[in-house]
This record gives sequence, structure tokens and C-alpha cells, in this order.
Amino acid sequence: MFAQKGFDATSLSEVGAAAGVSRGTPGYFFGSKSELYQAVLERCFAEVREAVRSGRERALASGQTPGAILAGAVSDYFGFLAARPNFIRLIEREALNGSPQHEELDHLSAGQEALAAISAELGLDDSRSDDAAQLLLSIIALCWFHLIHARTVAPAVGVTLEDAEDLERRRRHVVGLVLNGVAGLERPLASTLTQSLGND
Amino acid sequence: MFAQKGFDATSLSEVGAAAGVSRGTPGYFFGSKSELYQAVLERCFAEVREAVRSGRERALASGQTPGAILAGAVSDYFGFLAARPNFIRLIEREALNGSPQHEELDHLSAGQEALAAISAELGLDDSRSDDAAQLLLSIIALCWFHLIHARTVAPAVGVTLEDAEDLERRRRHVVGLVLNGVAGLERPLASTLTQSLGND
DNA sequence: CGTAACTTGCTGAACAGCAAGCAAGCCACC
DNA sequence: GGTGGCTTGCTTGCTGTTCAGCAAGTTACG
Repeated sequence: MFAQKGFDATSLSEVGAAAGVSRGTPGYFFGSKSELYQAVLERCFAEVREAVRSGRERALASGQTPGAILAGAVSDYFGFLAARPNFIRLIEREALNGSPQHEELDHLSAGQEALAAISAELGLDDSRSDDAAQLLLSIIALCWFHLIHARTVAPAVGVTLEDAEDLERRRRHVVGLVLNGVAGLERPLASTLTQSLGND
Repeated sequence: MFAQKGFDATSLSEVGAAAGVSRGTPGYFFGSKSELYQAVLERCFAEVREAVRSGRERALASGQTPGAILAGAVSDYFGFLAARPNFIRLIEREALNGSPQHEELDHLSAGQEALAAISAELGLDDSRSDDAAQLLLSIIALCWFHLIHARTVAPAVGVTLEDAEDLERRRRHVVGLVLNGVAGLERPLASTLTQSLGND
């Protein structure tokens, strides 16, 4: 309920009703509303942390090419986020309400390490380590954005995200874009294009 | 205030105080709180619509190569969104609170047309028109996501977005990624990579 | 075994606080 | 005088929190 309606719009009586108990019971167990919210956040993060841990070893297991590994990882992450709408919504709300940065998000550093390894394998030296971080942020953005804006921005630009097929189409596009992205890291763009940035 | 704190967390007395009037005045002028919110939304959208209109003709003006035009457009859109945090936050909140889709967002169809034109110039036939829509959604995601998560996801993956220089670095990365994306549309990925999607 | 003391899970009423909305009223200005 | 812009008091409803209390269960003890 916090994920779907937000903190303010969720009353403890509603929570109690949804749990089949009375108004006072949530307060009885959790002390206050914000403590309940904190507990929800923690439980949700713990679940994600666990899922990341269990999926991590499988990621870099088979001796595929770096590109294929990356494609699989991005594809997996795409599905991972799609399967956890509440997690995404909670973090989104936290971000909007300006929470003082969550250390709980450092499960993402796992992805950072993985991508750094892939970058190394792709032959990028350390001077390009920022590129890897930027790319990782882009991967997350691409796997994340359409989940929030499936009914706002996506239909406005002509992308429907209603059934599994639509989602699959989106997944393929994202993976392809990322793969082209690392290809571009190996072989930087024609400078004639990148120079056209300065126009405003 | 609606953009920064959300609808529920913003009281009409705060609005009045911020406007230098008393607590009843917002209600006097706008009827109710939700009508005020609607007016805010409309005004914000109108401003964006106007900015899009004025920037649109400039976009396809000079006879540059399609790639350079696209690079400039993406770069411009990146700055465009970065300059309108309230607009982004409002839409983000709308998306989170499940508003029944805003027809106001169809100013994005302008981008759709523009991208379709570029796609045509790049030699993509109509059977790939979905690719253009997908790419446009990705462009928006890439220009948008870091603005919301500058203090949550971005630092967690090692991307700082504190000063203009950080933002410029991000802009370059996004433009490069998109340019590689259209390059990938022209010349589809090696099928060996795209076939590695099915693993779960 | 039986009973008393005590804990636990939960209730529902009371409380104070704040919200939006309404209506009457104030007041400068035409 | 009256009219429009704005304020202020009031009402109503909902909120989170507290608290006395209750029923069931558990333990301590004779």
C-alpha cells in the first residue's frame, strides 16, 4: 500500500483493515506509522538483496563471450525489475521525496563490479572506468523507466506496454541498445558527431 | 510545492503563505485544492508545450546529416529536461499515483514525428517504425532517469551528478549511446548476441 | 490437578491536531 | 453605497497516537 498509494495517502486504519485487524494494531506492533514504513522498506530491500545474491553467481558462470554475458545480464535485470513493481515504486517515491540517500541501494554496486569486469574483458583501460559507471546507470534507466511510465510517457511516444509481448519487444530493444553501447565504448563514435554537442 | 512535496503533503495554508496571502485565498481563487493542482499541471504543461514548439523548428533547420541532427536533438532534449525539474517531478508523481494517462503528454508525439523523419532519412522502412518509437522512449528514459535518481541510484553505481560538469559528462554519454543505437538500427546486431536473450 | 499471577495479542474508545471547505465579514476603492 | 478582493472563524471529517481493558494462553506454585 505504501508502494502503490504513497506514505501520506495510506492510513493505519486501511492497513489494519487490509490485514484483518483493527485500527490500533499496526501501531501496537510497529510503534508508529513511520516505523512501520521503515520496516516495509527494510523487508522489501532484504528481499531484493537476497534475490541479487542468489542471481549473481549464475551471471558470470558460463564461459560465454563478454558481449553475450552482458546481454544476458541486462536481459535478466530487465526481468528482475519488471517482476518487482513495488520495489521500484518505493524507491521512486523515496527519490521524489528527497530521502537522504539510501545505503540500501549499494546492492547496485554488485552490478558495478560485474560491469567493471566486463569492461576489463572488453579491453577498456581504467581511464574509461567512468564510462562503465555511466553505462550501468543507462542500463538501469532503460530497464526501469518504462515500468514507471507505462501509462504516461510510453503510450505518448507510441510504445504500448500492456502484455508480455510488448514487454518482450521492449526488452529486446534495450538489450540491443546496450550492446551497441559497449560496441561504441570499444570503438568511439565518429568525432564529427560527438562534436555537434555544443549547439543549444 | 506540488512537484517537490506532493499533493497530500502540500497544504493550502502553506501555499497561501508562500504566495504572501492568507490560507483561504488559494481556495477562493481556485475553488478547491484539486482544482488548484489541475491548474498547476496545466500551466506547467503549457509552458513545456510552448518551449517544445519554439525549439522544434530550430531542430530540423540546418541541413546537417541525420546523425548530427539526432545528436543535437538528443543533446537539446537532455538540457531541456534538466532545466525543468518541476515538470519532471510532476509527471513522475502522476505516473506513480496512477493517473488515467495524460493527453497532455502528446507533445512528445512531436519527438515521435521528428524521430520518424530521421529514421526515414536513415533508410529505415516502415516495418521498423516500432524501432523508432522504442528508441524515442529510450532517449527519454536516458535524459530523464538521472534527474530523478541523482541522489539514489546514480551515486550507488558510481555516477556523481552534483555540478554542471558531471551533468555534461552524462550528456555526452547519453548522446553517444543513442547515436550507437541508431547505428545499430541501420546495421542490426550480430545475431549471435541477440539470440542470447532467451536465458533466464 | 487447580488456581493465581502474569504475559501476549488485540481491541475500541478517547484525544489532540490538522486538513479542506464554507460562509460571514472586513475594507479599500470606485 | 456597493462591489470585488481577501481574510478570518467555524464546521466537519479524518488522522496518528495513547491507553485502559479484555480474552486467551502460559507459567508458578501449592
